[in-house]
Amino acid sequence: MKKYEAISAEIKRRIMEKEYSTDSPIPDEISLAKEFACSRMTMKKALDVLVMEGLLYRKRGHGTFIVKSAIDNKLVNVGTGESLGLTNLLKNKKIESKIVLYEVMFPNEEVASHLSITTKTPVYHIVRLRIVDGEPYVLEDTYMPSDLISGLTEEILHFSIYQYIKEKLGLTIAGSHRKIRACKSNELDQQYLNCASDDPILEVEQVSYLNTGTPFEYSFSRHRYDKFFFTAVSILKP
Amino acid sequence: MKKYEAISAEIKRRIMEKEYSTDSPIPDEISLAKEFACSRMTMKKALDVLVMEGLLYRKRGHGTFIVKSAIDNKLVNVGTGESLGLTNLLKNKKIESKIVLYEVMFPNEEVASHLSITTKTPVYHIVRLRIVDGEPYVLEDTYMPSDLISGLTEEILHFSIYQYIKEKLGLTIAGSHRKIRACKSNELDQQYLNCASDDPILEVEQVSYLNTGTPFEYSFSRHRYDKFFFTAVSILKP
DNA sequence: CAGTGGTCTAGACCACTCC
DNA sequence: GAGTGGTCTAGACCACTGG
Repeated sequence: MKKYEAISAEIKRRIMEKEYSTDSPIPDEISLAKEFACSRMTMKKALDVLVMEGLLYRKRGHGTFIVKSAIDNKLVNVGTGESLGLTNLLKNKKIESKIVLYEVMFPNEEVASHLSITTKTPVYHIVRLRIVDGEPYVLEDTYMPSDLISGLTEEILHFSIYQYIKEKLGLTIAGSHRKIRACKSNELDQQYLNCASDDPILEVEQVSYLNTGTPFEYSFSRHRYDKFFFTAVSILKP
Repeated sequence: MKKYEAISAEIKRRIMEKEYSTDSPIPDEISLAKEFACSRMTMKKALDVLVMEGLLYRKRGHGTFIVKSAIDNKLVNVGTGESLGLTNLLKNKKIESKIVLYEVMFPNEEVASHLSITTKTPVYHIVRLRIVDGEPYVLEDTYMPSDLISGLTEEILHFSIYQYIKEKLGLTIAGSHRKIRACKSNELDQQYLNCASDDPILEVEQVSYLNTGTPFEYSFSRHRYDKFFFTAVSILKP
């Protein structure tokens, strides 16, 4: 365990257990560094983690304060650090996948540009219905370069593509860029998500990339509006 | 200008102007530190900024790489660092506000808990329709403790509450926690946003807090589905 | 092995706030 | 002036990668 992570976890525990008052600042960085026997830079890095999570806020010249709304609403640890993929997000649920479409094709201009490839590079085109605890949840429309994500089988599609990429292909997923919007449901949504024609859809458009910077996935996840919301933490610069 | 910000901006410029190849790593941290006449820690901090924006990715033992999908799709600088408030987001547009409701009331349990106050603390309850370039855009339902955000007038509501908080009250807005979801439109939405009964709504539920950690706003922003999408960058830890 | 990024140190000075 | 966080330094050692 890295030192700053251990310290960060301990401070977080103290905040959650209300061992620090929310009306006055927590101890200053130098005192905390002394207590945890580390340098001030390391202490700062430990606190940075909690600032990023929206749990702490610093006031220059004053001190470091607890964000009251965070502790009350337990909203921490969402946003930029979370894992990708339903399989990771819902570890305790039973997830099934129904394969609606599975083909290899040449991408159109739009798909190609998001994947940083040409329209001559073949891609997998996969449409999967993800079913959580027996209920239809999200319809995923995914494009992946077939030379990059090689060896896909229906068996993998029934489980987790991300896990295959990480564990079998040995690739490292670095992050993603997303757009979240509301839209009307189309016939495909209604058919597979079992929703009414006036039920809205929460759509997440996403480009995911590997730790080489290469995009490996361009996808549209269409969620039932009653099964999903997206959370985010914004930290403004002073 | 802080040194690391200046360096960060210069590196970003080089990436955008394609002065670095996307197929090989950018120069290593030590070389860059030498070039910019700074310590390696400062160089690292400058690169951290771009990693956070999803523009760069580091591979330990290999080097630092450009995220291809970021440069292609110009998706940078969205996510956790953006300013709050429509007035900031759409600086070049003409924004009008129609006040639908403006009252002082005692909050219910839910509102009170999100604002970390009791149900005995009076709050402003404001419903505003925001109109951008003549088109209805978003219906905002906002609660703010009236003792904290004092002296609100209809004139301010017609312009920007956030600007008033920052410039007139001298308070500093630190950040916010958000939930984004799709929902069906209700009669109020249809009336003010001029949308059809089967038009979906993109709702952003938000708790914003000051740099003291005190929540000052609990709000629901109901956006026309064809006028708004939310963007986010996820950076996963290795 | 050399080269990369990741962590950590022990200090320094600066910017800001309050008294 | 005293106390806070913000930046920056010049190193050190570690973890991981490739040849």
